[in-house]
Amino acid sequence: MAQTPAGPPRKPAPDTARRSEKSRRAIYDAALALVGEVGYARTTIEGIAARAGVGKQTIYRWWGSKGDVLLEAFLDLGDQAADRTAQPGRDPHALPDTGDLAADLKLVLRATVDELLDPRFEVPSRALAAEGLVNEQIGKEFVAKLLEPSLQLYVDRLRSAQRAGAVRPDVEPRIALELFVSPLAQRWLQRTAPISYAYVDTLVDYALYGIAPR
Amino acid sequence: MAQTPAGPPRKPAPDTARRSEKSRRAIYDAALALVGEVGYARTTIEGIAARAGVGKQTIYRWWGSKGDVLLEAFLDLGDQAADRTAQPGRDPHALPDTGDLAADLKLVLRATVDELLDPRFEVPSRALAAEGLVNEQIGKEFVAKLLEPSLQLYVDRLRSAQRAGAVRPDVEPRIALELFVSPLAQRWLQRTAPISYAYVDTLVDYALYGIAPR
Amino acid sequence: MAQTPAGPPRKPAPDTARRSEKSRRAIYDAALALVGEVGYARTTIEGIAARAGVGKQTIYRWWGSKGDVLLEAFLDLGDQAADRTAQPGRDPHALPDTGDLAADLKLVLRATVDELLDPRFEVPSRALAAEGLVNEQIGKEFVAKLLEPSLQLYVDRLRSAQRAGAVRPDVEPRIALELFVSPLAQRWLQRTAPISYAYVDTLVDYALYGIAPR
Amino acid sequence: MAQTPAGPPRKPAPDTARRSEKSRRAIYDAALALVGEVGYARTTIEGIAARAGVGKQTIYRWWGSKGDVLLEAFLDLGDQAADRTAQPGRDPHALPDTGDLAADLKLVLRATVDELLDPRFEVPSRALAAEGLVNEQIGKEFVAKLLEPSLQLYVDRLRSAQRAGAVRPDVEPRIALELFVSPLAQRWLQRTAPISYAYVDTLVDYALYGIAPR
DNA sequence: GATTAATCGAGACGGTACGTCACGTCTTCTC
DNA sequence: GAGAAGACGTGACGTACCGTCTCGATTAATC
Repeated sequence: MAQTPAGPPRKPAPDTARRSEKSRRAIYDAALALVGEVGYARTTIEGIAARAGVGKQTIYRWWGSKGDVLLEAFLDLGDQAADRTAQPGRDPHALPDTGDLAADLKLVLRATVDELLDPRFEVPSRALAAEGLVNEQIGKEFVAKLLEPSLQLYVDRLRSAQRAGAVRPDVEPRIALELFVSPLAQRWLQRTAPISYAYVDTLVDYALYGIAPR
Repeated sequence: MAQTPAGPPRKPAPDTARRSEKSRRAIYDAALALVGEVGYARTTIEGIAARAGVGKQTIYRWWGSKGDVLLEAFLDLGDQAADRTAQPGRDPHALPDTGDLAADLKLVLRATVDELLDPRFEVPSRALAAEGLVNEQIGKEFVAKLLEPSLQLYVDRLRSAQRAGAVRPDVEPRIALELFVSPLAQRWLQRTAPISYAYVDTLVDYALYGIAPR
Repeated sequence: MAQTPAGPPRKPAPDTARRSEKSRRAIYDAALALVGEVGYARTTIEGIAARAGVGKQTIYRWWGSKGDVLLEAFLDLGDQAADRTAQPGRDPHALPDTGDLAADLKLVLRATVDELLDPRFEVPSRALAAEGLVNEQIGKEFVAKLLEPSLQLYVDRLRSAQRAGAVRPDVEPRIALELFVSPLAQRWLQRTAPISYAYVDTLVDYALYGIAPR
Repeated sequence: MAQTPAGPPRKPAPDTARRSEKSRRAIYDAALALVGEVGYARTTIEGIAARAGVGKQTIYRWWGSKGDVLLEAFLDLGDQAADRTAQPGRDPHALPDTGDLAADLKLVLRATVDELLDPRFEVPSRALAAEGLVNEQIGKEFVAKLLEPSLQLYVDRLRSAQRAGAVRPDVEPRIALELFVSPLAQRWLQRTAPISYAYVDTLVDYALYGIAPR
């Protein structure tokens, strides 16, 4: 029979069955609202608890840190949005595949630009990204649950393009996608320069055809 | 005649001429040491002051926040390193220009990989980058004083390559450089994947020649 | 119906029922000990908290100032002493009434001299008295809770003497008592001159019979 | 020849001859003004220096503490007042001696009541008295320079009364005076009860003729 | 009148304590 | 037994003053 590995002495896990769904929702809402209003650094566990009308212990019972709460709250936000836009019989996330790789990429990246500039997403995701830089555990989860799944969609699209002969077969899709995704990410995260439709279009063009003369 | 805008009631700026150089050095050293030892989040102003043998007020007199201190400490660290490696009659920072663009870029990026993996640089620069994401003022200064100057070197090298015909003349160097710099930066910062010599070599190849068949 | 006046925006009063009795005792003990050891001025809230093994906030939650803490600690000390010396069926504080007013007063005042010279009482009560001079709120409470109750005992004894014909009926006891109490208090407080049994005996004699020839 | 006793290693006394009279006056004025405005406790050396337009060191050079400054400022204030009211050929301080002891005492004590209720004197003298309770050195000087000289005048007047047969010859004047002076002082200092002309009149009557039936 | 040395205004410095905020734990009472 | 409430010990915050020290710039006594 499977045995939980001993590990460090751990709290007896609280009984998930008795967990208050209402409190969890209230905590998510309060956390996101506060991060939006005062920023991540000035958001406190006490503040979330007070705003959610919840005891502090209820937060500490189920989450390990402010970052955990916000990460889950953000994931939950994404899930809700996905549920709303879901269309039956179709992967809600998959990239379009019209056969024109450049056009498809530009379309998706332009949508990404819109999303990155939407203030409702900007503050919490920037905050989470920052926390992830410094807190390895949060970072791992952030990348695994939010970033990599999105990048995997590009990998899929690029593989499809390889099958269609639009990308050289020896190209590593996981690396190739970074040519246009990472610059956009860096400009947005680090505010090194503004982002725009024209910018992502240029990125796609450069990435597909290189910058050296043909 | 130019008029200083009134702004909010501000403290009279302290007299820079009477500033204690010894204290400043001790604060830089203490700040960098603490960030290296316990991380940015657990580094406190009180800790820096105690370690530096300095009153807290001396820190608050000259810097506005923990991030400010660390940013200046880090800039100072870079300046010192530059002074040490400086060679007369030669810009200490300029990229090599042997005529072979791919080789030059790979050389520099491999050196960057080494630096990014050096723990003495990793913790403080990651911490600063994180702070910059969330604190716009720190972010602006971080980009302006640390990031952009480095990127400018790539711009210069790419322009030289354009003159030599190794890069298409219609390519924007400021964007093109992101094709290989941003992916490396993101992998390192967000730990999305490991970095290596082979990886940066691949990035340069993809960026120069594109991923579409020629 | 009585209405609490609005007043300035006040903290919601903490819940007295959940107050830690252990902390309160520890704070009293620490405060009195520190005042005795280093004096009132060098006694700090931080010092009291540290000595009591208590958070500063626990002090600020229940008291408004160093003076408040010490006043209550001193009152508590008095209460404890009273409880210890209490005899059933007898007011523990009442002055003796043997019929000989002069003798009774001298007896009590000699005991007061002993107490005033006892270093355990001297430092904190002198400190409180000083604080009361300058801080009206502390002063009011000091007088109301410590001084007046003691003086009232003299009033009672003098009234009894008036009934017995040992004091003129038109004499105001509340003023008359000051003839021997205030001089002693001033000598002790302001160190204008030493105090002794002989001194208080003289005061009683002068006060009872006047200084003019009979 | 007199030799300065070695004592603890002392600062070389600053040269009094070169002392700036203007600064001294400004410091006195600032100290008294601040004590009047914000009270003794909230009066700071830095505040006095700033208000006086003087360097902090100038205060520390000539005085040892806030209490010292205020004591001297107050003494100086008294000296100035005395100079103004001085009449040639007459001790400006001596008590009146009309032959009627009771009347003379009442007259002087009524004037004292007026002074004690004058807010210009009340705040600083109360502050000094409080400081003197707790700081023995200040207390000693306060008593020696301010209190005792005044009390001595009563001693003189009582001795004169003894010679005139208005006071019993075996009465100690230094004690007797406390019968009416100390009660007034205590009521004022400790705010135990209001003071008035009627009150001091009563004190004098009680003190002269006692409270026992004649 | 020039020289020189101490005092002066100013304020940076290493410190201590302030009073506040939030942490994460614990306890009590309610549903 | 989970949850709301909140007191607790802890520790950092940013501020106010402490008393010392170091700067030129007066300024008063000496040359």
